[in-house]
Amino acid sequence: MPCIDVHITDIYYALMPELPEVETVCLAMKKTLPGKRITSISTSGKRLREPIDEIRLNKLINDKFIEVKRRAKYLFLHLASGTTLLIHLGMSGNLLLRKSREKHDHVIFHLGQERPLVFNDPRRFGMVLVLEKNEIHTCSYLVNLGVEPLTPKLNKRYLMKKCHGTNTPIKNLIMNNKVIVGIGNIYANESLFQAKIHPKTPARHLNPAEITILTRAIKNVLSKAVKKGGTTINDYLGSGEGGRFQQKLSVYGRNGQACGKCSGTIVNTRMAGRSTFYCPLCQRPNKSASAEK
DNA sequence: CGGGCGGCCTGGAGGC
DNA sequence: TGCCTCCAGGCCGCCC
Repeated sequence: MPCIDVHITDIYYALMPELPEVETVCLAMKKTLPGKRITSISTSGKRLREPIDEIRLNKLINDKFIEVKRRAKYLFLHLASGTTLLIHLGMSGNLLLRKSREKHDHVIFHLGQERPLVFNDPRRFGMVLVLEKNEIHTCSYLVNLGVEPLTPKLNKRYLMKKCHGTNTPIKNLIMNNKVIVGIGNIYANESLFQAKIHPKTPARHLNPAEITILTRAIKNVLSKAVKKGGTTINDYLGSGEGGRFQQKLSVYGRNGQACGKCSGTIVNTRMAGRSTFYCPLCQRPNKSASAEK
């Protein structure tokens, strides 16, 4: 398959963690955090997507991590007291264990003699929230989340229901967190390319066969990326350098370049304020869509 | 009511 | 070389 290999550190704008990278961080934290006790906490004092609640944060001193989970692109660090740290990496965040201090370290959980747990985020689109036990079920960020793409909850029947009767372009629909979680701009583009569906296709124009193919494409693209991410877990646990997964990108960032599947050239357009890449030959507007215009 | 888009933020790239 | 502008993204919230 003539895809290009792009090392994610080579493209600054591809640094943003999508679901596979959050999953990778989650797996790394699952292996290392449980049992560790917070001895002190320091912060940069800078505002993330929400201001850091220092008072709540400081109550976590002497608390102990017991469990790590992921839902959508959120990480849940559960503590023995019943409190949960809710962490979102935004588009440039990282959560890792390292001794050294670096620029853009915003929250540092010191863990006694162990390497501290560091939340680093240059662009500060990330989030560190302290949730009391009962707040998890009412947290506005969590209540309306859609299905996890890598579970059976994302299936043909579900996607058909969501596509029914809406003119929303299919790309916007699959990026909508209330429908499917964890699909950012890169994987939305890549999934639609693999499914040979034009990103602007109104969702209601997709036929059942196309929806089946798209469902498979989303799962395929994401699970491959998770596997790639999984191979570099040790980097996350180690230096904090690198550790970004390698990903084969067929269309994202490749405008003007040759399509790997046909003689077409990848184009770039904008949808809902986002760069949208596709092959105009592989991904033709479907008949019902163009017939209406 | 649903969809589009502004705003939050930094730093890399490209233009002058 | 240095400054200035543009652009990238997730996601909430506002507005039409």
